Amino acid sequence: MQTSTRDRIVVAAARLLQRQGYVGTGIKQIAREAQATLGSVYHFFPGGKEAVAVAAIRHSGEEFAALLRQALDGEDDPAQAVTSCARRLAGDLRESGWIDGCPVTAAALETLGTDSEIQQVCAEALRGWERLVSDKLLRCGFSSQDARELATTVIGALEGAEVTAQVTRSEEPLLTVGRQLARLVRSYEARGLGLPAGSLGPETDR
Amino acid sequence: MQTSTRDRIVVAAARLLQRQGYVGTGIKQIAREAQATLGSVYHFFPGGKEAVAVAAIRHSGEEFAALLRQALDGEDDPAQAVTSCARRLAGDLRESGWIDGCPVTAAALETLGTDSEIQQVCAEALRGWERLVSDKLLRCGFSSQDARELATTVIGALEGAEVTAQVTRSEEPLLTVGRQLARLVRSYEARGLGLPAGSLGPETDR
DNA sequence: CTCTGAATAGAGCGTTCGTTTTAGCAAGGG
DNA sequence: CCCTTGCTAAAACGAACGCTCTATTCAGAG
Repeated sequence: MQTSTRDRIVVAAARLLQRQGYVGTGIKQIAREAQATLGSVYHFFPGGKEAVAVAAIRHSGEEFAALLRQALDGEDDPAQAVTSCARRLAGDLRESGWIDGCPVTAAALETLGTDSEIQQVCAEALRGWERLVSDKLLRCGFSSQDARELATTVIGALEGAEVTAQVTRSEEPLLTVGRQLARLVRSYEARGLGLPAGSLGPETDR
Repeated sequence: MQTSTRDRIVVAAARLLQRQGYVGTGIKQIAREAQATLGSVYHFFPGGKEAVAVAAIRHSGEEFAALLRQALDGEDDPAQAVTSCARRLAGDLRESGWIDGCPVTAAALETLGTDSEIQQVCAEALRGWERLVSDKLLRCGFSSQDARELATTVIGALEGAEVTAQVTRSEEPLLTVGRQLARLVRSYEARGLGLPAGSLGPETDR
């Protein structure tokens, strides 16, 4: 066996949660999809469905963080880095047939009223992503507060645009928001303080 | 009887869908909450659960549109109008104990894979809200394309910030995004063309 | 009055839910 | 050899699911 049963369960659960949400995904379905049996699932996750979901969301969160980090590091200019994130998200979303959206949103919204551990894991994932954006901006010379506020905005806007893109089955919302976010970032650079040399760049829009 | 049974069903379904999503809300629960019986529900909605959800989401969409319209019309400056929306959303969200979020997001995400009519209604609601913002910007002298792109961004960002605020149980994401969106809108006004007299206003930040 | 159709009320259908329980299997140390 | 340990397999539990069905109530038209 190439991958461990536990890992297969986590990966399958992550994909199913991303597509169908928490209540919409059954334990038996997860087991079937992971080519495992119900006994195995409860063996590795005595905490039941919620424990599986927590592990799966944590996994998805780290996976998305890696994607984000890659897109951010691929561009020197922070504004272009943000549009690059949006383009990447749009492309992946289209490829999946508009169904593989944000891996935490659906599960988070469903478990808000409860005192589940799930929302806590979702909050950690969100904060982690904001941290990635914030660090990138700090490295580009943004002030601590500007970086934090922009990071909240970037992650929030991408999150919302992703939902809009899924519902309308179009890349346009994500691409548009990516452009506008870049403009917002540049509005800080214009009056920026202590920016590294050359960071204002050639102002190419693509 | 003050309100009709049908209306009670729609209102109860709308609130439950907003809080628990589509799969998480049962027909019997809707009937109980609406002080109706299962027979009444199927009498008014022969289409079953999905038909109830469609009517409920449509209702929620119009309700939210009214809130949006009110917040937008309350301010002359479009930038301040946007922050006003964010503040209003943040306040309402806090008052509800962080559970009454966007009325369409949860239901939309859960039914994406299916060919349900629900996602279509959600798309209509989103487009309607964007239209409200876009019209406001047009009235303030923005170009057609700028208004459209900004409207997509504003609605998307508010959507995402609302989710973030719910998950982290804090008004801060919504308020921050509201501020940044205002800045983005002003970045157009600064180089704006053909703005109505006085629309640049006194530049107060609150 | 009778008749009709809208509206209400709820039992019960088959299915699936999350979970528990019991049994079976292969590997390894005594 | 036995016996523990880690893991798999499957049957079964009570509860809840969406939905169908029949029975009942009630208002207004003829």
